[in-house]
Amino acid sequence: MAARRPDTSERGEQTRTRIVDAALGLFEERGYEGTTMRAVAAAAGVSLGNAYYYFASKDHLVQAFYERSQVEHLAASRPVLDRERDLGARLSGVLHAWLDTNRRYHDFAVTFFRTAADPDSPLSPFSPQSQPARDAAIALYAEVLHGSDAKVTPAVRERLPEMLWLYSMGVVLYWVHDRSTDVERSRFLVDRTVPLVVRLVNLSRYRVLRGVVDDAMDIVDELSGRRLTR
Amino acid sequence: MAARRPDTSERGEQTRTRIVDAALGLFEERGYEGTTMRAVAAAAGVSLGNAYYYFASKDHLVQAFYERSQVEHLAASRPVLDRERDLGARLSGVLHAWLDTNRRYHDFAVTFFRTAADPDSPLSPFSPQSQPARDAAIALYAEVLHGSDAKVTPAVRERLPEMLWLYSMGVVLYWVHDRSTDVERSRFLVDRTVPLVVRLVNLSRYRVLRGVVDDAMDIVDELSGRRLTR
DNA sequence: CGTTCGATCTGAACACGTTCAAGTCGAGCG
DNA sequence: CGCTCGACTTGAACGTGTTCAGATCGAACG
Repeated sequence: MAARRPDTSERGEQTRTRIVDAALGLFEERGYEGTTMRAVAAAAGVSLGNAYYYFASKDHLVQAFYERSQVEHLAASRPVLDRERDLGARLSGVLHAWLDTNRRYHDFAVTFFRTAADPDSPLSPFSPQSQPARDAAIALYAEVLHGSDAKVTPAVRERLPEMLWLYSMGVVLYWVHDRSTDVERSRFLVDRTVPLVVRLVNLSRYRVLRGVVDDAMDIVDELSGRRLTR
Repeated sequence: MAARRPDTSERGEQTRTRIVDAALGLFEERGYEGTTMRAVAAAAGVSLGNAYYYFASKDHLVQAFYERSQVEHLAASRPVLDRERDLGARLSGVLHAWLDTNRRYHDFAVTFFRTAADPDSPLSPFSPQSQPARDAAIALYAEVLHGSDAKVTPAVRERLPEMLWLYSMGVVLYWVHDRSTDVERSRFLVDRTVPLVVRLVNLSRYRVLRGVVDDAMDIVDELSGRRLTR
Protein backbone atom coordinates (compact mmCIF):
# COMPACT_ATOMS: atom_id res chain seq x y z
CA MET A 1 0.00 0.00 0.00
CA ALA A 2 1.07 3.61 -0.59
CA ALA A 3 3.12 5.49 1.97
CA ARG A 4 1.19 8.13 3.83
CA ARG A 5 2.15 11.76 3.76
CA PRO A 6 3.17 12.47 7.35
CA ASP A 7 0.65 15.24 7.82
CA THR A 8 -2.16 13.13 6.46
CA SER A 9 -1.87 10.49 9.12
CA GLU A 10 -4.96 10.23 11.18
CA ARG A 11 -3.83 11.71 14.45
CA GLY A 12 -1.77 14.43 12.86
CA GLU A 13 -4.52 15.61 10.57
CA GLN A 14 -6.93 15.77 13.46
CA THR A 15 -4.62 17.89 15.55
CA ARG A 16 -3.84 20.15 12.62
CA THR A 17 -7.53 20.75 12.05
CA ARG A 18 -8.14 21.50 15.71
CA ILE A 19 -5.40 24.12 15.62
CA VAL A 20 -6.71 25.75 12.45
CA ASP A 21 -10.25 25.92 13.78
CA ALA A 22 -9.09 27.41 17.05
CA ALA A 23 -6.94 29.95 15.24
CA LEU A 24 -9.60 31.11 12.78
CA GLY A 25 -12.13 31.41 15.59
CA LEU A 26 -9.80 33.56 17.64
CA PHE A 27 -8.72 35.64 14.65
CA GLU A 28 -12.33 36.50 13.90
CA GLU A 29 -13.03 37.21 17.55
CA ARG A 30 -9.97 39.17 18.62
CA GLY A 31 -8.12 40.01 15.42
CA TYR A 32 -4.72 38.79 14.36
CA GLU A 33 -2.50 40.76 16.70
CA GLY A 34 -4.93 40.17 19.56
CA THR A 35 -4.55 36.42 19.19
CA THR A 36 -1.52 34.85 20.82
CA MET A 37 -0.07 31.54 19.83
CA ARG A 38 -0.52 30.50 23.45
CA ALA A 39 -4.22 31.24 23.18
CA VAL A 40 -4.47 29.27 19.95
CA ALA A 41 -2.68 26.30 21.49
CA ALA A 42 -4.85 26.45 24.59
CA ALA A 43 -8.07 26.71 22.58
CA ALA A 44 -6.98 23.77 20.47
CA GLY A 45 -6.06 21.80 23.57
CA VAL A 46 -2.44 21.31 22.56
CA SER A 47 0.84 22.61 23.86
CA LEU A 48 2.46 25.71 22.48
CA GLY A 49 5.31 23.75 20.98
CA ASN A 50 2.94 21.39 19.29
CA ALA A 51 1.28 24.23 17.41
CA TYR A 52 4.71 25.02 16.01
CA TYR A 53 5.15 21.42 15.00
CA TYR A 54 2.31 21.87 12.53
CA PHE A 55 2.71 25.53 11.61
CA ALA A 56 6.14 27.02 11.17
CA SER A 57 4.95 30.44 12.27
CA LYS A 58 1.92 32.46 13.20
CA ASP A 59 1.81 33.71 9.63
CA HIS A 60 1.51 30.23 8.26
CA LEU A 61 -1.67 29.88 10.24
CA VAL A 62 -3.48 32.38 8.06
CA GLN A 63 -2.80 30.39 4.94
CA ALA A 64 -5.66 28.28 6.17
CA PHE A 65 -7.85 31.35 6.19
CA TYR A 66 -6.62 32.26 2.75
CA GLU A 67 -7.65 28.90 1.33
CA ARG A 68 -10.99 28.86 3.07
CA SER A 69 -11.78 32.33 1.81
CA GLN A 70 -10.90 31.39 -1.74
CA VAL A 71 -13.14 28.34 -1.71
CA GLU A 72 -16.01 30.47 -0.45
CA HIS A 73 -15.38 33.09 -3.11
CA LEU A 74 -15.42 30.53 -5.86
CA ALA A 75 -18.70 29.12 -4.62
CA ALA A 76 -20.23 32.57 -4.32
CA SER A 77 -19.13 33.42 -7.86
CA ARG A 78 -20.64 30.31 -9.41
CA PRO A 79 -24.24 31.54 -9.75
CA VAL A 80 -23.14 34.75 -11.46
CA LEU A 81 -20.89 32.91 -13.89
CA ASP A 82 -23.65 30.47 -14.75
CA ARG A 83 -26.23 33.19 -15.24
CA GLU A 84 -24.56 36.20 -16.84
CA ARG A 85 -22.98 36.49 -20.28
CA ASP A 86 -22.18 40.19 -20.22
CA LEU A 87 -18.53 40.82 -19.32
CA GLY A 88 -19.30 43.75 -17.06
CA ALA A 89 -21.97 41.81 -15.17
CA ARG A 90 -19.66 38.83 -14.73
CA LEU A 91 -16.72 40.91 -13.56
CA SER A 92 -18.83 43.00 -11.25
CA GLY A 93 -20.54 39.92 -9.87
CA VAL A 94 -17.29 38.17 -9.10
CA LEU A 95 -15.82 41.22 -7.39
CA HIS A 96 -18.92 41.85 -5.31
CA ALA A 97 -18.92 38.20 -4.39
CA TRP A 98 -15.39 38.67 -3.12
CA LEU A 99 -16.41 41.66 -1.05
CA ASP A 100 -19.32 39.65 0.34
CA THR A 101 -17.38 36.58 1.35
CA ASN A 102 -14.64 38.66 2.96
CA ARG A 103 -16.91 41.12 4.69
CA ARG A 104 -16.58 39.61 8.14
CA TYR A 105 -12.83 39.20 7.81
CA HIS A 106 -12.21 42.83 6.98
CA ASP A 107 -10.98 43.80 10.43
CA PHE A 108 -8.32 41.19 10.75
CA ALA A 109 -7.61 40.92 7.05
CA VAL A 110 -5.82 44.22 7.46
CA THR A 111 -3.05 42.70 9.51
CA PHE A 112 -3.15 39.64 7.37
CA PHE A 113 -2.42 41.59 4.23
CA ARG A 114 0.33 43.38 6.03
CA THR A 115 2.35 40.20 6.27
CA ALA A 116 1.24 39.32 2.77
CA ALA A 117 2.96 42.47 1.55
CA ASP A 118 6.31 41.04 2.52
CA PRO A 119 7.81 39.63 -0.66
CA ASP A 120 9.70 37.05 1.37
CA SER A 121 6.57 35.84 3.06
CA PRO A 122 5.03 32.71 1.58
CA LEU A 123 1.76 34.61 1.92
CA SER A 124 2.69 37.19 -0.66
CA PRO A 125 0.36 36.82 -3.64
CA PHE A 126 3.48 36.89 -5.80
CA SER A 127 5.44 34.25 -3.92
CA PRO A 128 6.21 30.82 -5.38
CA GLN A 129 4.27 29.21 -2.53
CA SER A 130 1.17 31.12 -3.59
CA GLN A 131 1.42 29.98 -7.18
CA PRO A 132 -1.39 27.43 -6.90
CA ALA A 133 -3.72 29.92 -5.28
CA ARG A 134 -2.67 32.58 -7.76
CA ASP A 135 -3.22 30.30 -10.72
CA ALA A 136 -6.64 29.38 -9.40
CA ALA A 137 -7.53 33.03 -9.04
CA ILE A 138 -6.34 33.84 -12.54
CA ALA A 139 -8.28 30.87 -13.86
CA LEU A 140 -11.39 32.38 -12.33
CA TYR A 141 -10.86 35.57 -14.30
CA ALA A 142 -10.19 33.51 -17.40
CA GLU A 143 -13.64 32.05 -16.92
CA VAL A 144 -15.06 35.53 -16.38
CA LEU A 145 -13.71 36.52 -19.78
CA HIS A 146 -14.14 33.35 -21.78
CA GLY A 147 -17.67 32.72 -20.62
CA SER A 148 -18.66 36.21 -21.69
CA ASP A 149 -19.81 37.45 -25.08
CA ALA A 150 -17.04 40.05 -25.23
CA LYS A 151 -15.12 40.22 -28.51
CA VAL A 152 -11.38 40.42 -28.11
CA THR A 153 -8.32 39.64 -30.16
CA PRO A 154 -6.54 36.33 -29.48
CA ALA A 155 -3.59 38.12 -27.88
CA VAL A 156 -5.84 39.96 -25.46
CA ARG A 157 -7.91 36.87 -24.85
CA GLU A 158 -4.82 35.13 -23.59
CA ARG A 159 -3.31 37.80 -21.33
CA LEU A 160 -6.37 39.64 -20.12
CA PRO A 161 -7.19 37.18 -17.30
CA GLU A 162 -3.88 37.93 -15.63
CA MET A 163 -4.48 41.64 -15.97
CA LEU A 164 -7.99 41.31 -14.58
CA TRP A 165 -6.50 39.50 -11.62
CA LEU A 166 -4.06 42.36 -11.12
CA TYR A 167 -7.01 44.73 -11.32
CA SER A 168 -8.76 42.67 -8.64
CA MET A 169 -5.64 42.93 -6.47
CA GLY A 170 -5.94 46.67 -6.81
CA VAL A 171 -9.52 46.47 -5.59
CA VAL A 172 -8.35 44.36 -2.67
CA LEU A 173 -5.65 46.89 -1.85
CA TYR A 174 -8.27 49.62 -1.81
CA TRP A 175 -10.58 47.45 0.28
CA VAL A 176 -7.88 46.86 2.88
CA HIS A 177 -7.58 50.61 3.33
CA ASP A 178 -11.33 51.14 3.17
CA ARG A 179 -12.78 52.27 6.49
CA SER A 180 -16.20 53.35 5.21
CA THR A 181 -19.24 51.70 6.78
CA ASP A 182 -19.94 48.38 5.14
CA VAL A 183 -17.03 49.05 2.79
CA GLU A 184 -19.41 50.97 0.56
CA ARG A 185 -16.53 52.90 -0.98
CA SER A 186 -15.02 49.66 -2.23
CA ARG A 187 -18.35 48.71 -3.76
CA PHE A 188 -18.51 52.12 -5.31
CA LEU A 189 -15.04 51.64 -6.72
CA VAL A 190 -16.07 48.36 -8.31
CA ASP A 191 -19.32 49.75 -9.72
CA ARG A 192 -17.54 52.69 -11.27
CA THR A 193 -14.39 51.04 -12.57
CA VAL A 194 -15.84 47.85 -14.02
CA PRO A 195 -17.59 49.74 -16.85
CA LEU A 196 -14.31 51.52 -17.53
CA VAL A 197 -12.44 48.26 -17.75
CA VAL A 198 -15.07 46.82 -20.04
CA ARG A 199 -14.94 49.84 -22.28
CA LEU A 200 -11.17 49.63 -22.48
CA VAL A 201 -11.41 45.97 -23.36
CA ASN A 202 -13.82 46.78 -26.15
CA LEU A 203 -11.66 49.64 -27.38
CA SER A 204 -8.64 47.37 -27.45
CA ARG A 205 -9.79 46.06 -30.83
CA TYR A 206 -9.67 49.47 -32.47
CA ARG A 207 -6.76 50.92 -34.32
CA VAL A 208 -5.87 53.82 -32.03
CA LEU A 209 -5.42 51.58 -29.03
CA ARG A 210 -4.01 48.59 -30.87
CA GLY A 211 -0.43 49.79 -30.60
CA VAL A 212 -0.63 50.54 -26.91
CA VAL A 213 -2.38 47.27 -26.21
CA ASP A 214 0.09 45.20 -28.19
CA ASP A 215 3.00 46.80 -26.37
CA ALA A 216 1.34 46.22 -23.04
CA MET A 217 0.89 42.55 -23.93
CA ASP A 218 4.55 42.30 -24.83
CA ILE A 219 5.58 43.75 -21.49
CA VAL A 220 3.36 41.33 -19.65
CA ASP A 221 4.97 38.49 -21.57
CA GLU A 222 8.51 39.65 -20.98
CA LEU A 223 8.03 40.25 -17.30
CA SER A 224 6.01 37.18 -16.48
CA GLY A 225 8.34 34.57 -17.97
CA ARG A 226 9.51 34.68 -14.45
CA ARG A 227 6.76 36.27 -12.44
CA LEU A 228 6.76 39.43 -10.42
CA THR A 229 9.15 37.83 -7.98
CA ARG A 230 12.56 36.51 -8.76
CA MET B 1 10.20 84.89 23.73
CA ALA B 2 8.49 82.02 22.02
CA ALA B 3 8.18 78.65 23.78
CA ARG B 4 10.43 75.95 22.39
CA ARG B 5 9.06 72.77 20.97
CA PRO B 6 10.24 70.15 23.45
CA ASP B 7 12.03 68.09 20.84
CA THR B 8 13.84 71.10 19.49
CA SER B 9 15.65 71.89 22.69
CA GLU B 10 19.36 71.57 22.44
CA ARG B 11 20.04 68.41 24.35
CA GLY B 12 16.96 66.61 23.11
CA GLU B 13 17.66 67.33 19.46
CA GLN B 14 21.21 66.09 19.84
CA THR B 15 20.12 62.82 21.37
CA ARG B 16 17.42 62.34 18.75
CA THR B 17 19.95 62.78 15.99
CA ARG B 18 22.36 60.33 17.59
CA ILE B 19 19.61 57.73 17.73
CA VAL B 20 18.56 58.25 14.11
CA ASP B 21 22.14 58.03 12.85
CA ALA B 22 22.76 54.86 14.82
CA ALA B 23 19.52 53.32 13.57
CA LEU B 24 20.08 54.11 9.88
CA GLY B 25 23.61 52.82 10.07
CA LEU B 26 22.51 49.55 11.61
CA PHE B 27 19.57 49.20 9.22
CA GLU B 28 21.88 49.50 6.26
CA GLU B 29 24.37 47.11 7.82
CA ARG B 30 22.14 44.38 9.21
CA GLY B 31 18.70 45.06 7.80
CA TYR B 32 15.60 46.05 9.68
CA GLU B 33 14.76 42.79 11.40
CA GLY B 34 18.42 42.21 12.15
CA THR B 35 18.62 45.45 14.05
CA THR B 36 17.38 45.38 17.64
CA MET B 37 16.26 48.40 19.57
CA ARG B 38 18.85 47.46 22.16
CA ALA B 39 21.56 47.61 19.52
CA VAL B 40 20.33 50.99 18.32
CA ALA B 41 20.31 52.33 21.86
CA ALA B 42 23.76 50.95 22.53
CA ALA B 43 25.18 52.35 19.30
CA ALA B 44 23.67 55.72 20.09
CA GLY B 45 25.05 55.58 23.62
CA VAL B 46 21.67 55.88 25.29
CA SER B 47 19.51 53.56 27.30
CA LEU B 48 16.82 51.40 25.74
CA GLY B 49 14.04 53.35 27.40
CA ASN B 50 15.50 56.61 26.20
CA ALA B 51 15.22 55.52 22.59
CA TYR B 52 11.52 55.04 23.22
CA TYR B 53 11.29 58.49 24.71
CA TYR B 54 12.08 59.89 21.27
CA PHE B 55 10.55 57.26 19.02
CA ALA B 56 7.27 55.64 19.90
CA SER B 57 8.22 52.41 18.17
CA LYS B 58 10.79 50.78 15.98
CA ASP B 59 8.61 51.61 12.99
CA HIS B 60 8.75 55.31 13.76
CA LEU B 61 12.49 55.11 13.38
CA VAL B 62 12.23 54.45 9.67
CA GLN B 63 10.29 57.61 9.08
CA ALA B 64 13.69 59.22 9.35
CA PHE B 65 14.90 57.01 6.52
CA TYR B 66 11.80 57.83 4.54
CA GLU B 67 12.43 61.55 4.77
CA ARG B 68 16.11 61.27 4.00
CA SER B 69 15.39 59.14 0.96
CA GLN B 70 12.83 61.60 -0.32
CA VAL B 71 15.21 64.54 -0.02
CA GLU B 72 17.84 62.61 -1.94
CA HIS B 73 15.36 61.67 -4.64
CA LEU B 74 14.29 65.25 -5.10
CA ALA B 75 17.88 66.36 -5.44
CA ALA B 76 18.66 63.59 -7.90
CA SER B 77 15.60 64.52 -9.98
CA ARG B 78 16.50 68.19 -10.24
CA PRO B 79 19.01 67.96 -13.14
CA VAL B 80 16.58 65.97 -15.27
CA LEU B 81 13.74 68.37 -14.61
CA ASP B 82 15.90 71.34 -15.46
CA ARG B 83 17.21 69.77 -18.64
CA GLU B 84 14.43 67.76 -20.28
CA ARG B 85 11.17 69.00 -21.75
CA ASP B 86 9.89 65.74 -23.17
CA LEU B 87 7.35 64.12 -20.85
CA GLY B 88 8.73 60.63 -21.35
CA ALA B 89 12.29 61.73 -20.63
CA ARG B 90 11.20 63.61 -17.52
CA LEU B 91 9.11 60.76 -16.17
CA SER B 92 11.76 58.17 -16.95
CA GLY B 93 14.47 60.34 -15.44
CA VAL B 94 12.59 60.84 -12.21
CA LEU B 95 11.82 57.15 -11.85
CA HIS B 96 15.38 56.07 -12.58
CA ALA B 97 16.56 58.67 -10.09
CA TRP B 98 14.35 57.01 -7.53
CA LEU B 99 15.80 53.61 -8.33
CA ASP B 100 19.30 55.09 -8.04
CA THR B 101 18.85 56.79 -4.70
CA ASN B 102 17.19 53.76 -3.19
CA ARG B 103 19.54 51.18 -4.63
CA ARG B 104 21.51 50.61 -1.44
CA TYR B 105 18.36 50.47 0.67
CA HIS B 106 16.74 47.74 -1.38
CA ASP B 107 17.51 44.95 1.05
CA PHE B 108 16.03 46.51 4.10
CA ALA B 109 13.42 48.54 2.25
CA VAL B 110 11.62 45.27 1.80
CA THR B 111 10.81 44.97 5.46
CA PHE B 112 10.23 48.67 5.63
CA PHE B 113 7.53 48.52 3.01
CA ARG B 114 6.01 45.62 4.79
CA THR B 115 5.06 47.77 7.72
CA ALA B 116 4.14 50.52 5.30
CA ALA B 117 1.52 48.22 3.85
CA ASP B 118 -0.38 48.30 7.11
CA PRO B 119 -3.16 50.85 6.61
CA ASP B 120 -3.06 51.63 10.33
CA SER B 121 0.64 52.33 10.29
CA PRO B 122 1.60 55.98 10.11
CA LEU B 123 4.10 54.82 7.50
CA SER B 124 1.43 53.82 5.03
CA PRO B 125 1.69 56.07 1.97
CA PHE B 126 -2.07 56.56 2.30
CA SER B 127 -2.12 57.47 5.98
CA PRO B 128 -2.95 60.96 7.24
CA GLN B 129 0.51 61.18 8.82
CA SER B 130 2.07 60.68 5.41
CA GLN B 131 0.04 63.44 3.81
CA PRO B 132 2.92 65.94 3.72
CA ALA B 133 5.28 63.41 2.16
CA ARG B 134 2.56 62.27 -0.21
CA ASP B 135 1.73 65.83 -1.26
CA ALA B 136 5.40 66.50 -1.85
CA ALA B 137 5.67 63.41 -4.02
CA ILE B 138 2.58 64.34 -6.02
CA ALA B 139 3.93 67.85 -6.43
CA LEU B 140 7.03 66.33 -7.97
CA TYR B 141 4.93 64.59 -10.60
CA ALA B 142 3.01 67.80 -11.14
CA GLU B 143 6.32 69.36 -12.04
CA VAL B 144 7.15 66.43 -14.28
CA LEU B 145 3.96 67.11 -16.21
CA HIS B 146 3.77 70.89 -16.10
CA GLY B 147 7.36 71.43 -17.04
CA SER B 148 6.94 69.23 -20.09
CA ASP B 149 5.73 70.13 -23.54
CA ALA B 150 2.94 67.55 -23.43
CA LYS B 151 -0.47 68.76 -24.55
CA VAL B 152 -3.32 67.73 -22.29
CA THR B 153 -6.82 68.91 -21.50
CA PRO B 154 -7.26 71.01 -18.36
CA ALA B 155 -9.06 68.17 -16.58
CA VAL B 156 -6.20 65.77 -17.25
CA ARG B 157 -3.64 68.41 -16.41
CA GLU B 158 -5.11 68.68 -12.93
CA ARG B 159 -5.53 65.01 -12.03
CA LEU B 160 -2.70 63.38 -13.91
CA PRO B 161 -0.02 64.13 -11.30
CA GLU B 162 -1.88 62.08 -8.73
CA MET B 163 -2.23 59.24 -11.19
CA LEU B 164 1.44 59.41 -12.12
CA TRP B 165 2.23 59.14 -8.41
CA LEU B 166 0.03 56.06 -8.20
CA TYR B 167 1.87 54.69 -11.21
CA SER B 168 5.15 55.33 -9.43
CA MET B 169 3.82 53.47 -6.39
CA GLY B 170 3.21 50.55 -8.71
CA VAL B 171 6.82 50.72 -9.84
CA VAL B 172 7.90 50.78 -6.20
CA LEU B 173 5.74 47.76 -5.46
CA TYR B 174 7.39 45.92 -8.31
CA TRP B 175 10.82 47.07 -7.15
CA VAL B 176 10.22 45.75 -3.67
CA HIS B 177 9.57 42.32 -5.14
CA ASP B 178 12.40 42.60 -7.62
CA ARG B 179 15.26 40.20 -6.88
CA SER B 180 17.07 40.55 -10.18
CA THR B 181 20.69 41.66 -10.06
CA ASP B 182 20.96 45.41 -9.79
CA VAL B 183 17.14 45.54 -10.02
CA GLU B 184 17.46 45.48 -13.78
CA ARG B 185 13.93 44.18 -14.13
CA SER B 186 12.58 47.27 -12.41
CA ARG B 187 14.58 49.44 -14.79
CA PHE B 188 13.21 47.40 -17.65
CA LEU B 189 9.70 47.93 -16.35
CA VAL B 190 10.23 51.68 -16.26
CA ASP B 191 11.80 51.81 -19.71
CA ARG B 192 8.95 49.84 -21.23
CA THR B 193 5.98 51.34 -19.43
CA VAL B 194 6.90 55.00 -19.54
CA PRO B 195 6.38 55.19 -23.33
CA LEU B 196 3.03 53.48 -22.83
CA VAL B 197 1.98 56.00 -20.24
CA VAL B 198 3.07 58.85 -22.46
CA ARG B 199 1.16 57.45 -25.40
CA LEU B 200 -1.96 57.07 -23.28
CA VAL B 201 -1.60 60.63 -22.09
CA ASN B 202 -1.37 61.82 -25.67
CA LEU B 203 -4.31 59.68 -26.74
CA SER B 204 -6.38 61.09 -23.90
CA ARG B 205 -7.13 64.14 -26.06
CA TYR B 206 -8.76 62.11 -28.79
CA ARG B 207 -12.39 61.31 -29.10
CA VAL B 208 -12.25 57.54 -28.62
CA LEU B 209 -10.58 57.80 -25.25
CA ARG B 210 -12.24 61.02 -24.14
CA GLY B 211 -15.19 59.23 -22.59
CA VAL B 212 -13.11 56.75 -20.68
CA VAL B 213 -10.72 59.42 -19.52
CA ASP B 214 -13.49 61.75 -18.35
CA ASP B 215 -15.09 58.96 -16.38
CA ALA B 216 -11.77 58.02 -14.85
CA MET B 217 -11.25 61.61 -13.78
CA ASP B 218 -14.68 61.64 -12.17
CA ILE B 219 -13.89 58.53 -10.19
CA VAL B 220 -10.63 59.99 -8.99
CA ASP B 221 -12.51 63.08 -7.86
CA GLU B 222 -15.25 61.18 -6.09
CA LEU B 223 -12.88 58.86 -4.30
CA SER B 224 -10.24 61.35 -3.34
CA GLY B 225 -12.49 63.91 -1.68
CA ARG B 226 -11.52 61.76 1.20
CA ARG B 227 -8.42 59.90 0.17
CA LEU B 228 -7.80 56.21 -0.12
CA THR B 229 -7.97 56.02 3.64
CA ARG B 230 -10.72 57.35 5.72
C1' DC C 1 6.39 -9.73 25.13
C1' DG C 2 10.32 -6.52 24.46
C1' DT C 3 12.63 -3.33 21.16
C1' DT C 4 12.92 0.06 17.86
C1' DC C 5 11.89 4.13 15.43
C1' DG C 6 9.60 7.86 13.58
C1' DA C 7 5.70 10.75 14.36
C1' DT C 8 3.88 13.49 17.79
C1' DC C 9 3.94 16.27 21.82
C1' DT C 10 5.75 19.02 25.91
C1' DG C 11 7.18 23.11 28.53
C1' DA C 12 11.13 25.66 29.80
C1' DA C 13 14.05 29.08 27.87
C1' DC C 14 15.42 32.82 24.74
C1' DA C 15 15.36 37.25 22.26
C1' DC C 16 12.94 40.90 21.17
C1' DG C 17 9.62 45.11 21.22
C1' DT C 18 7.49 47.78 24.47
C1' DT C 19 6.11 49.87 29.06
C1' DC C 20 6.74 52.19 33.31
C1' DA C 21 7.90 53.68 37.95
C1' DA C 22 11.50 55.90 39.45
C1' DG C 23 15.43 58.47 39.02
C1' DT C 24 18.77 62.65 37.27
C1' DC C 25 19.70 67.05 35.35
C1' DG C 26 19.63 72.00 34.90
C1' DA C 27 17.46 76.42 34.45
C1' DG C 28 14.78 79.78 36.89
C1' DC C 29 13.08 81.70 41.17
C1' DG C 30 12.80 83.34 46.01
C1' DC D 1 21.91 78.82 48.48
C1' DG D 2 17.94 75.66 48.38
C1' DC D 3 13.67 74.61 46.01
C1' DT D 4 10.67 73.47 42.16
C1' DC D 5 9.38 71.76 37.89
C1' DG D 6 9.63 69.85 33.60
C1' DA D 7 12.62 67.79 30.26
C1' DC D 8 15.29 63.92 29.92
C1' DT D 9 17.16 59.28 31.20
C1' DT D 10 17.39 54.70 33.27
C1' DG D 11 16.93 49.63 33.59
C1' DA D 12 13.99 46.15 35.32
C1' DA D 13 9.91 43.76 33.99
C1' DC D 14 6.22 42.12 30.90
C1' DG D 15 4.13 39.74 26.99
C1' DT D 16 4.98 37.71 22.78
C1' DG D 17 6.78 34.73 18.85
C1' DT D 18 9.89 31.19 18.33
C1' DT D 19 13.26 27.35 19.46
C1' DC D 20 14.80 23.11 21.28
C1' DA D 21 16.24 19.15 23.99
C1' DG D 22 13.99 15.90 25.40
C1' DA D 23 9.45 13.03 26.63
C1' DT D 24 5.63 10.04 24.95
C1' DC D 25 3.00 7.32 21.82
C1' DG D 26 1.96 3.47 18.89
C1' DA D 27 2.65 0.50 15.07
C1' DA D 28 5.81 -2.90 13.16
C1' DC D 29 9.00 -6.50 13.98
C1' DG D 30 11.56 -10.43 15.99
